[in-house]
Amino acid sequence: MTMLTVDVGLESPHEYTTGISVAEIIRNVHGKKSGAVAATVDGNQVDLSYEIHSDCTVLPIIGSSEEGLYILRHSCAHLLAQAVLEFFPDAKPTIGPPIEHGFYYDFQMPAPSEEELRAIEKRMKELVKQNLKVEREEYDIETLREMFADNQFKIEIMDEKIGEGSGSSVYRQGDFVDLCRGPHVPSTSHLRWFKLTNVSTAFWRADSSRETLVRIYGMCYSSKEDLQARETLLREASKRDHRKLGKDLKLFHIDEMVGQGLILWTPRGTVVRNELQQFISEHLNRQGYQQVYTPHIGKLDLYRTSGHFPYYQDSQYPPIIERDTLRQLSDEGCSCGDLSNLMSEGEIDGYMLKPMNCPHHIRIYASQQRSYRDLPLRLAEFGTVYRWEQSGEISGMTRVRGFTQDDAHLFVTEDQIEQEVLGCIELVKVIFGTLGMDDYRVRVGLRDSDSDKYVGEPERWDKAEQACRNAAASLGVEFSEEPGEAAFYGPKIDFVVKDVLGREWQLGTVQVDYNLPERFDLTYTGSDGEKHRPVMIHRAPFGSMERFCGVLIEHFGGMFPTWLSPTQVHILTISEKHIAYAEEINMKLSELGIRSEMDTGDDTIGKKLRTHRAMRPAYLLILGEEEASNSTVSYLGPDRQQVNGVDVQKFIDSLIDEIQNKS
RNA sequence: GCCACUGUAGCUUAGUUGGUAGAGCAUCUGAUUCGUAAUCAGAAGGUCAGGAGUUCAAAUCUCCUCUGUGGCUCCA
Repeated sequence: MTMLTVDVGLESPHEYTTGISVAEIIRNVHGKKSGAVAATVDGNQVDLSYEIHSDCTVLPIIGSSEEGLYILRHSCAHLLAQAVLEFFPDAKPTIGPPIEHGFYYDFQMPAPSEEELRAIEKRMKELVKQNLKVEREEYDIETLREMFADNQFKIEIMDEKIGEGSGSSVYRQGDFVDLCRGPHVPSTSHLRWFKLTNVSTAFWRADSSRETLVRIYGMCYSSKEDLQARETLLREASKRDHRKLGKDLKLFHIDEMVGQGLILWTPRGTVVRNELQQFISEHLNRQGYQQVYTPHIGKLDLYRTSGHFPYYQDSQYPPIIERDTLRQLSDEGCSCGDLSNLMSEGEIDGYMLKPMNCPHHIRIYASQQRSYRDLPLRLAEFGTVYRWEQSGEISGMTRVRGFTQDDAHLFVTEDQIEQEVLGCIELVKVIFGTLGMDDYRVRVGLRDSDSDKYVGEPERWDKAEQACRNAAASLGVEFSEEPGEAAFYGPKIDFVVKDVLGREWQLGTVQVDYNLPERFDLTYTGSDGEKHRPVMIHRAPFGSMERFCGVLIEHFGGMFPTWLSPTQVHILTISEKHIAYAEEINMKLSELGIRSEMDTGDDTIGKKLRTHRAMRPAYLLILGEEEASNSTVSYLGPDRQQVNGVDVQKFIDSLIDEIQNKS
């Protein structure tokens, strides 16, 4: 019997007889309760049943590790398919991969109802209790074709992924068999902590012209605690849903009659937006930006020059045509198709709702001669743009058809790119910091060296990419480089922020652009007296006010910090004897620019507290006999702890302090 | 845009196999003037998302449109 030398990750290797399974090795090294769900042999993932026949390195994959969770979730997808097939024998399983937090499996089948979903879940739990062995079997392709002959999806996968003459593996648990590379957990008892979450649809191969499939999603973890933590988080997230809070707290309204994806900012929401815009403006001024206003529409020709029309025609509102032109075209019997062609070819002109602010800003740049002394020229605008998002995409404030970018365009020399990109990131850092969103990262989007879709010379790209890298690095912000993620016209930086629940939100970007200055033939006079081409930087660090406010609502769960709070103080009176005192305080607060509101109605104080708490003001003042006779206030602060008998002036001073410090 | 589901008063919702809409909160009017998460009583409020159809009869069945939700796809 041959002995093998196996590196088990300890100081000295172990010796085993050939043919030993990795499960036995792991049990030998790490004990019975190793928590292993699979293993790696020389870095390759294998099942625990895998047998060793030569010297190698064997390391366990623990269920709670990232790799281990991936395997648990993958196995859980199989378990789902097994249960589904028991209820729906005609269902055709297609693919079932692990995903973040869980897994899904796509089937060709009728959509299961909520009750059926719960029944499937229950059955999965039973299958776990049965502790079915999950076994790997290998077959040649002909045999596999026979085994899955009744499932055209599996056949299609085989045709594509498995070469003629070769084979692949299947995994069997009970009477369920699935084509799969593995590895998988050794038995179903490892799959205890899962839950089916929702049913949706997807297309086979993500191709809308192919079959529609039913996708069942589930979450899966290695421990009860992790599963429960995830469930708690999801519950908390749904409580914070900005669509619900936006309605409850009267922050914004979306009206069927106005249109899909169009936000109506109600007075309370407008306060939040204005405070934010004002805050951002202060920083813009500090950083040498100049603010501008530009109209919501512009001539088609402007967007022909910029390239937005007709390239992005499908994701824009259709153009606006002048009345006389329309009349004339109509007299000539022009069809819609003709009209569209005429517009694309530039035969007729019209106006477009702006999908971007840059063309307008570029024309401001071009409105006068520029010299190197003018650069960097930084034009900022809270500019509202309109884009025709697909109807199925539109959601709350985060995916809309009309939105206001905290936009700016910087016209710079090539040497200024790095410093200006740095300035953009600095601004983001300050504002995220103020809002308590300290956890964020940036993605540096670089070009894909194999592609030729990019405009501009490679040397300039190298320089700009390095500038973005340096800027990100010099701020000590966590960043990742992502080749292939650049826009065709230049490298970019995306901001991804984590909210209090740890959810990531992609907000704004900073993008270097060589293309538009070229298209608009922008120039500046250098110190050498020659004409040079400026470089543009687009930046909208928060993306849009709509999206950003939506994220903030969820981040704060509707409980805004005092400076942002739509109403900062709600004054509640105990009885009508204290109305005069309440009015006096309300007046004082209003004069100081503090947003306060009174409830002098005849509800009991308990009822008033209940009502006003629901609106999440920063402070709830309670004014009665005690307070009126001593010139004090009692309040529930942002932490909802009660403080009694505070001198009015002291209260006001600390409130103003808090607002000014944005603390 | 595609697929599935969904839509009843401002909000949350009840409404059996088709028989002609009921409640709570909010609103308004009275009464009550009260110290910490719902004071009492009364009134008003609905072309049951919109349209067409089937039927003696439609919130309920069929079709179309619109909105919303979950996904897919897309995102300058």
